[in-house]
Amino acid sequence: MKISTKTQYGLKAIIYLAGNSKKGCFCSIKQIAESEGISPDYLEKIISKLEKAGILKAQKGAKGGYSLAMPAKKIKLGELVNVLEGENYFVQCLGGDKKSCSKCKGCLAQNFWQKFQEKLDNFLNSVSLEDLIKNKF
Amino acid sequence: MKISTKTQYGLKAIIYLAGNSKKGCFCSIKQIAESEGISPDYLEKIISKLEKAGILKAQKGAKGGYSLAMPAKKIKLGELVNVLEGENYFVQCLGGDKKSCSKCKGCLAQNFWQKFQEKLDNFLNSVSLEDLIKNKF
DNA sequence: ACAAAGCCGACAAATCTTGTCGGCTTTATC
DNA sequence: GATAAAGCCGACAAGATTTGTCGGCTTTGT
Repeated sequence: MKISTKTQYGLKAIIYLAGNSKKGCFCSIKQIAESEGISPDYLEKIISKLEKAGILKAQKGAKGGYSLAMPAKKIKLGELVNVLEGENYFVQCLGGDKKSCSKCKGCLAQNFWQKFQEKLDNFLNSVSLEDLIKNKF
Repeated sequence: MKISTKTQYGLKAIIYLAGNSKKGCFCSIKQIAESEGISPDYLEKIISKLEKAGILKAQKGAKGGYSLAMPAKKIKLGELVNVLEGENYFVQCLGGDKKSCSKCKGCLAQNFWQKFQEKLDNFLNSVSLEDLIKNKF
């Protein structure tokens, strides 16, 4: 139960983009990776996911790179976490994915984790990238 | 970023104990493991941690086993998670454990994860084992 | 044409979680 | 006191996941 570096890197990347890709300007992977001290090859995979999810916008070819796909105000951190950690990132029934665990349906423990996940989601979806940058959370 | 099975097993175990070890009676690892479908050897390690942390009480020898070390009302779920996932279970600076990351001090991302952790802790520490059993959370 | 940069899939290394095992100690009971 | 049930403990192994690397392809501005 830790924040994966994937998600931490992803957050650092969008913070960087929020600050550096103004006015239709794009930042390259290399640039972000160097600034944040991340392996460029790995960062590419992370950023690629964010682009497919519609959070970032890509510009191919020379002078290309990435920028936010929308104003920082509209990017909720919950989205970022969902994309990088997976939809049901926190709670997962012990019975496995395919076979729904009959024992767990309505069991006390599972109910609790479910509630826990909700609390998490609520918080993450209440904070936008802009809020984060302005330290308003 | 998932609840580890370790923690899930731990929770199931203390729920079981809350229901089955009344009146100075102890439940053996074997008993709990069978009831919850957990590997006894693995469960032992988990429960042992909880005992060392003072959440459970052990009775050695024949007819021995475990019981809650205090009333369910006094056991906060935050404790359980802290013990099984580790103190700083959520936020961990990218710079590594030993060398404190100077880059990260006061960085936006880190501040945010810190706040996130606080929210988590607040919730987990607001729910007791008793609350959980009575579905009051 | 060229070079910069994104795109993509395969693979490799490292780490962490999960689980197993064997042997020891403690204690209730006969 | 012998026995068996049960906790205690450390080492190790298997499996899963995360993290990272690489090579080659495509796209596009100059």
